[in-house]
Amino acid sequence: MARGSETRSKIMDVAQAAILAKGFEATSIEEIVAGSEITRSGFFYHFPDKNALAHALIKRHIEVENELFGRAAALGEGPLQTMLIGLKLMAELLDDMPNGHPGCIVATAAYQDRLFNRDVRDANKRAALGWRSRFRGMFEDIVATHRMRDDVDIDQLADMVSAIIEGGLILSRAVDEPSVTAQQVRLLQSYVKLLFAPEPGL
Amino acid sequence: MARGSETRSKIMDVAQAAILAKGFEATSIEEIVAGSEITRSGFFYHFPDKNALAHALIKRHIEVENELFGRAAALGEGPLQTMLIGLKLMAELLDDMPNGHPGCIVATAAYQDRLFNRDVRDANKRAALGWRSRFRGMFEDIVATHRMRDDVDIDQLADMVSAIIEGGLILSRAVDEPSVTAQQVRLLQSYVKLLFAPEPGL
DNA sequence: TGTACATCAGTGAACGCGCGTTCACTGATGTAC
DNA sequence: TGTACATCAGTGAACGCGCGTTCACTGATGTAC
Repeated sequence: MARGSETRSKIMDVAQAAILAKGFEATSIEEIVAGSEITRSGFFYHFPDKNALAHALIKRHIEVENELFGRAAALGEGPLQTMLIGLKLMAELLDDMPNGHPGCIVATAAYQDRLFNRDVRDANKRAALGWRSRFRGMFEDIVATHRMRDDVDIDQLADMVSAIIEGGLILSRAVDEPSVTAQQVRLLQSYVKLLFAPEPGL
Repeated sequence: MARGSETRSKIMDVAQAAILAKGFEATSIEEIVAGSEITRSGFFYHFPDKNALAHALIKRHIEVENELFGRAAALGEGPLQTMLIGLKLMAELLDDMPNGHPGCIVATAAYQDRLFNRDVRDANKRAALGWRSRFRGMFEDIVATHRMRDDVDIDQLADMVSAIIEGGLILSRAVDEPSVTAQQVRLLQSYVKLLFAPEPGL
């Protein structure tokens, strides 16, 4: 890794930690550069403006999450088990790094709409739609081989994964209990089990 | 209503709409006073600072939601039905005013932590804990009279109501589909049904 | 192998602007006697 | 019933400060000949 890209990824690491802890707007460039051992202008050498940083963080995060669900697919036998394992892995990840999960960036972006330019909002939207289609694919495979106990829409079910994670993160911050997010993901796991598992207690 | 408190609640209405649309930080006092037909200083006559406005909005919102669940309790016969009706009412409310639901204020507060002072964060936390205890009470009544198909924690189940609403709101903004939040609430309804209903398709 | 030039990865100081907040002042309404 | 005073509900101008952004400049590394 060349000298420049080391600095760049250090900026991103520092910025991500700060943004997850207190939001995008509340994280100043001054603070980011202090943590990165660089000057303000050094920051602007790597990113044309603050929005470009947000954009880069979203892109990087998508890659990380893709990799996680790739691993889940390798572990599970059959679509239902893969889904349940994926949720379990996600819950464990959230237990390990309670507010470090990069998904929050989506939430931040969604809630501070006007602070971001069109580019960032579009990247955010594409990310959310990407997760929808990934999970829809997984649920379609499940539906093909399992009876569904209640008649619900597959797209909406796919969205529930993102919704429960984002909502869990918010609630966990509001009540200041880091474990909340992982607990919510496990409840979603329980729902999926009840919806599709052939016998109680698979 | 005296002359002063009319102005005050108009400020709150205008501010709430703007905050729900674009977040707290992104909503300037200038903008609020323009919509309220008042001057900047008029705002500071009614609220000592911007945080006091947030605090007032949270308090008002709690009263509104209390009233909604009061109505649900009156309509349902038995705890399970009351819960399902409550969720149905909530979904309908969210369909009517997709991003108008005041719950977002909690989310905003949770995600912009450092922008608020301790008072506001505490009010936010008390609100979230209040919902937890309300829904826990309802779920306890259900558990007392129904068999639970999967062994889940009642507190966590209670939290799921808030989590799914907040997460739904965020996702709905991210993908720009207002209907998402209500859909997610209906999925939660489906989960509660599967967990507790004696026969499929109650 | 040495030299000239270009690019990379920054530095440091200054600017400008929005935005929350303050403060001295004011017209209208309410109250005491 | 009229007058004096207090409170309510604001106005208008100014301040200060943080923060994103710009811009001219610079030392180190890489490349061509």
